[in-house]
Amino acid sequence: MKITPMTQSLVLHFGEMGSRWGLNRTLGQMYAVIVLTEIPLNADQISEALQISRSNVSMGLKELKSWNLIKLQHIPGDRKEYFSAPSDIWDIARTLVVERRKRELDPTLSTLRDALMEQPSNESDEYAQMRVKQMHDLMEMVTLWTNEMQGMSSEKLSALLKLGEGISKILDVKDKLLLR
Amino acid sequence: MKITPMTQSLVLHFGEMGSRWGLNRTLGQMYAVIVLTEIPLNADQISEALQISRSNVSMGLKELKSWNLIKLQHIPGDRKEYFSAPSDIWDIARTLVVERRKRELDPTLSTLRDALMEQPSNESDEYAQMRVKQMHDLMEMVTLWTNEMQGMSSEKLSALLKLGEGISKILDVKDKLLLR
DNA sequence: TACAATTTTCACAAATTACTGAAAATTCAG
DNA sequence: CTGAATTTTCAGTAATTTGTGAAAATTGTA
Repeated sequence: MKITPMTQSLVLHFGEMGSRWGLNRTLGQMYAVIVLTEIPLNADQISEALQISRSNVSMGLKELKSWNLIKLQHIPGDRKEYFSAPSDIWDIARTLVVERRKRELDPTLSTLRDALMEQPSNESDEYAQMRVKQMHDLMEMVTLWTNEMQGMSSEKLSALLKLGEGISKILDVKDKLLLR
Repeated sequence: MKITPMTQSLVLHFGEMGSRWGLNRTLGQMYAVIVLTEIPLNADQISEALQISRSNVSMGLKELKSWNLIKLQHIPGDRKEYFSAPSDIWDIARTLVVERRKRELDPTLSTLRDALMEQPSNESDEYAQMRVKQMHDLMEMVTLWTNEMQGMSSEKLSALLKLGEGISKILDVKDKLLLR
């Protein structure tokens, strides 16, 4: 499969960005080509489009599967496996946020909890524990939010994000509001 | 400077996590020790606490400065530079979000804009452009939010995050609300 | 200004991570 | 059940990233 110059440059960019996203260059490129292509792709097509080895594609797909970012499909009369990205971009965003939280926050939250269980041995431990408590509480709130997000429809999510500047205003009157 | 076992284990954990955060192991460890220690630290103390070379500390501090995560201070009668983290954890969180956006979203936003300016050469480009438009719009909304966040006081930010599950409820009645 | 203290830079070395081809494992049509 | 098609695994290598010590640059005080 050959890709157009436009896709090509987007793929390269997402490759660069991939590394800033806990993924890596190849994973970024692979996902870009999958997202930007309307029809589902098989591993050979991805391998050809990005000029990387078939085995590298296999490993990349495995990783993308573990992120829940791709959907596997079969095409009648073809034994190959075909992959595509969710058609709803909000779906992708939601998944990305939830999966990143799993990888970036959850393990830390658990370590912070452990540290809070310990008996501080001196004042410097006491200070550390105080900071740990603050981090813990903050991260727990973020976790609540991402959970909330997980159950939200794309429409609702979009509406929430569109609030943008409005969010401050809403906060100011939220108490009135929540009294129902 | 020696560190207690509790700090030690937290430092190690943040080291592990550092790599999942666009930072790296050493940067994560360095920031952990700075955040968890009440008094400002100088480079030699960090070097000793983490058992890494003085030059590595220097490079790490440079990076932490570029993230706006540390404050430089001078102690009277001492020529060394001392560093500490903001005392307000919300400050740190806000900075982290804003800086990550700069690194993870802004460059992509600009590439997406470029792609949207181009003339699609065929239907597959048209499809790609449609997806690019969706991504662009979404990322722009996220940018709006982080900008909003930047200007929010810690109290307000905390109140917003505490909403947690309430956010859905609020959305449902927001129209009523915004009429004032 | 001179110079000792301190920080930064940088070329190289060490460590880690990513990629490949070949071989093994799996899948499924006949 | 067989075997060709397809996918996955994995050991070795390549590429990238990170860490070090020595030297250069900067800073501030006497």
